[in-house]
Amino acid sequence: MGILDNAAEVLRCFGHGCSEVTVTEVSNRLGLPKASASRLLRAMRDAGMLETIGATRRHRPGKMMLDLAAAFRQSSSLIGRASEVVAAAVRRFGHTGYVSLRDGREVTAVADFEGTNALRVVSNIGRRLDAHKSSTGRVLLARLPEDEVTSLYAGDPNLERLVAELARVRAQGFAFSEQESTPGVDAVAVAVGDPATEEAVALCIVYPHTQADEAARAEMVAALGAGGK
Amino acid sequence: MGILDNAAEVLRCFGHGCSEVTVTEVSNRLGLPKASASRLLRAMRDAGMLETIGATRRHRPGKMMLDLAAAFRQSSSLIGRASEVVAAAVRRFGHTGYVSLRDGREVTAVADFEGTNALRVVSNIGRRLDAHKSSTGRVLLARLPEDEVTSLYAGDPNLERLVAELARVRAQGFAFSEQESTPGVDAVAVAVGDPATEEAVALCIVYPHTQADEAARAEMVAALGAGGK
DNA sequence: ACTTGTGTTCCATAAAATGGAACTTTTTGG
DNA sequence: CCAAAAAGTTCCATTTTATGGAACACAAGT
Repeated sequence: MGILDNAAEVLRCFGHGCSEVTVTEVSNRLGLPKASASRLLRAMRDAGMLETIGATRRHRPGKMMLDLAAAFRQSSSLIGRASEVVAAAVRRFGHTGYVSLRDGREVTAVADFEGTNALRVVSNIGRRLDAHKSSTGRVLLARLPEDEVTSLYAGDPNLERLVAELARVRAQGFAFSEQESTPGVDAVAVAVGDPATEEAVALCIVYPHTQADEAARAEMVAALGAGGK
Repeated sequence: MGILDNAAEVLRCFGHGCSEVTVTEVSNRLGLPKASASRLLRAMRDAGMLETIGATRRHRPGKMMLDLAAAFRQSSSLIGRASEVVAAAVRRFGHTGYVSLRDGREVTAVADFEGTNALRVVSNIGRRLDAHKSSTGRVLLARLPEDEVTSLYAGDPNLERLVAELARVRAQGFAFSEQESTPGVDAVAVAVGDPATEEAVALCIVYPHTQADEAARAEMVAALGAGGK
């Protein structure tokens, strides 16, 4: 081990909905002695990676992380171009939209654009979803060769069904979901990739289940696809 | 020194518009031997703090940082409430809006809401501005007691002018700027704080210089102020 | 093939992180 | 309001890790 790995582990604690940590929590989650956890958090605080919340003993990521997320977005021109396309689609349809990225078996939104309709889905940037259980995830998984999907989901009992579903997504060029992650919410997603950097992002529109028929969905897919397949 | 401090320094490289780094850059900027820089970047890569861009030798922040930024936003209910107010104002006026945070002498946007007007300011999240040179920065500085401002800007030749300006901001309850950071762009900003956590955020609306008279500005200030002073 | 700029590996030394225990502070509950 | 428990910090000898110089690889341009 090294302090850097432990620091990274601490930061990873923030990955799944947990937005603050304490010494004891770190001690438990990383299996470190209290002493080490205490020193670790202090070192990270001194370095600016963490900050305490008000006068409490709870820690959250430092403000620095806001810049890092911004740098990440800037480092990829793909994200920028995708954001423009989604923003235009959001203005046109009034529904909320996202640009998302896959990381292993999960997807995260990197940019969000809240819709203008009275009934709209509230944006939820940073929420991690299972890739196989969301339209953005499936449309990104569908870009992988089949054997990579197989090894990524090795041992999963539903692998066959997933592979078949991905084939369908690949054939039709988009993915959609009906009330899958959130009740009453449907979504359509399209993926674009940059062969040079092997990056790929998903463009996605989210809308109330009751507010779009098949024709409207096709229009949204077309609007998202306008950025170049 | 310790590896953690150096890692934090590397991450800080991303703070001011730079969105990728190389071994040599790190070696130069931190004054480290090439060997150390090389090992440092590799350790950070292994830990997930950095990732290489495509097949190149350039590094950017790891995807993890997107989660950290999200955790930061979630950890503060103040940011959430401010976002709602700004989002509502953006829908009403059609201009772009921000929620910003001060960090020392700089301000950064933590959330942005792109406007719907044909002529609108494009949002620019993560861009750092000098606090004393922006409406969001001044409205946040105005919340500090005068002696803190004095020590924060100790030695600055324009300190007196700044203190006077902040007094004006404090008296009128909002700050504005005309074509200050960006030509042709005006902004109004209001600050809210949580006395319990000592946090404060700025709510801001950005609009084309030619598109708002004094009355319209007052309306926007009122809309932003609706979140509670 | 040769130079130049860039990144990696190797090594002994110097500096750090580590975990147990003692100690301090804060929170909880009676 | 006080006592007990929980949470966090500091101390210290030991072990592990980081460090920087130099030699070694690798790429691109001359």
